[in-house]
Amino acid sequence: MRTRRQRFSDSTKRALVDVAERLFTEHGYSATSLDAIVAGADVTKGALYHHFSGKQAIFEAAFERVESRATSGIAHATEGHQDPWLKAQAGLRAFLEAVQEPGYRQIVISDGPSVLGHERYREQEERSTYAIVDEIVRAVLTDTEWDLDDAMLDTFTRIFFGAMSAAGGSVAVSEDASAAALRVEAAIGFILAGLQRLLEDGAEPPDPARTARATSRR
Amino acid sequence: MRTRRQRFSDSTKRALVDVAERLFTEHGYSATSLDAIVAGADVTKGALYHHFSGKQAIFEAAFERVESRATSGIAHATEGHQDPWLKAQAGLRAFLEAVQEPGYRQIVISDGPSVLGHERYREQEERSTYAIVDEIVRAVLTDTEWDLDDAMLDTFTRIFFGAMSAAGGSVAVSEDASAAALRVEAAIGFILAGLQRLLEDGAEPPDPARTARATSRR
DNA sequence: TGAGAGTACGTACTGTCGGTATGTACCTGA
DNA sequence: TCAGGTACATACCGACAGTACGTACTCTCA
Repeated sequence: MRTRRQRFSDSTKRALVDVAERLFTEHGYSATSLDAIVAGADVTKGALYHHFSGKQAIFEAAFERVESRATSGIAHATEGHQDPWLKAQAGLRAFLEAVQEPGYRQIVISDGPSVLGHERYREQEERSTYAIVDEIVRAVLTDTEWDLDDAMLDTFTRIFFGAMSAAGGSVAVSEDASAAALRVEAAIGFILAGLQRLLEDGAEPPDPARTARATSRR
Repeated sequence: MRTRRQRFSDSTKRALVDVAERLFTEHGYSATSLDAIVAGADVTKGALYHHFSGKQAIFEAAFERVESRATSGIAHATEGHQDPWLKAQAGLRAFLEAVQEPGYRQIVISDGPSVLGHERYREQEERSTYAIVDEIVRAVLTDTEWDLDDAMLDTFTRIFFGAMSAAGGSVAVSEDASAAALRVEAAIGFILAGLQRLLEDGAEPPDPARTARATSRR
């Protein structure tokens, strides 16, 4: 069991991340000073540097919190679906919801890549929202006779993840968010329908080697 | 005609943007100091602040240069194609090339959104690479009987642009870039083939209203 | 043609902010 | 009960974006 002292320490740390998340969301990373964070949490820089190694570290803590909220929201929406295509639809809808949250937009999408650096950013995403998209994409594509390899599945996940992120961004800035979300659902649903049609028709699976040959033949 | 004095002034400005682009590319926005830029260009801060309103402004100048290089590269690759589907393929290939350039990755993709802010970032993109993608997507989709409205076409452009950006990013970080690029081409080509198939089969066009009804019926 | 105005910088300084060094009260376990 | 560690607070430093002001040079126009 946690001692009294640890509980106080935990609450200090939580207060710091609370304030940090709020200020990073409202003003962005660079426009948020550590002085403002510690003032908001009613502590001093000593406390902050006791719990975190620096500004980037407390940003990452806020980042993880925002991400995990988004992830659990999407995961909750997709669970219980048997049919992978329905699961994909539910996941897409939840993703579009999550990506509209101000904290997600500012901290994860806008500041995330530049503050954490590409590498760390990707690590973080790969075990949260990206992982869910990956799971859904694999569920949809391995349920076929195409027998795609891992690299090809990864490529599809990247493409869909990027498409959904961009779509989510456009939804977030549009005047009528719900109408925009419906358009996105319709468009992606349409793309999925095309894939389904190819599947039903017994089309050849996507093959990089063939693309290469087609190219070199020019 | 430009006077001797203006020519000197222009060369100073160009030197500043040259150095800024290089340093921003190598070390990122925040790790690049104005002192380093002016030292590299062999001038002082007075000169920099004479030509630019501040750090963000000189970043934007570098940003525009990198973007316009990428844009002209893609535009050059797509011109001359009659068939919109072939044009799309050529554009995709050029896009995957452009997005691998270090300057584009660091300045446009990584630092761009957070430094310029979402709004300005989108303005910038909308009149460069995004515009080309938009043109291609419209060429492909308006060449059909689906008769999609503007908002729907925009949605498709956003989705494809996001997909291609993400795909480009994954190509850039992969160990075997050319193999990864081929996979991306195969995957997106496959998605396009699905759309083509739907078109040939005379499928119903994507319709947000129908998506809404399908949702509310649950 | 020369004097005033504006341009294209250079120099010196300031405020802010991330980070550090050091001190201190308190708790915990032996 | 006391030594050591924890959880902070305080005071300070260096880096850096931005500013104020000075200056040399150039172009224009009377």
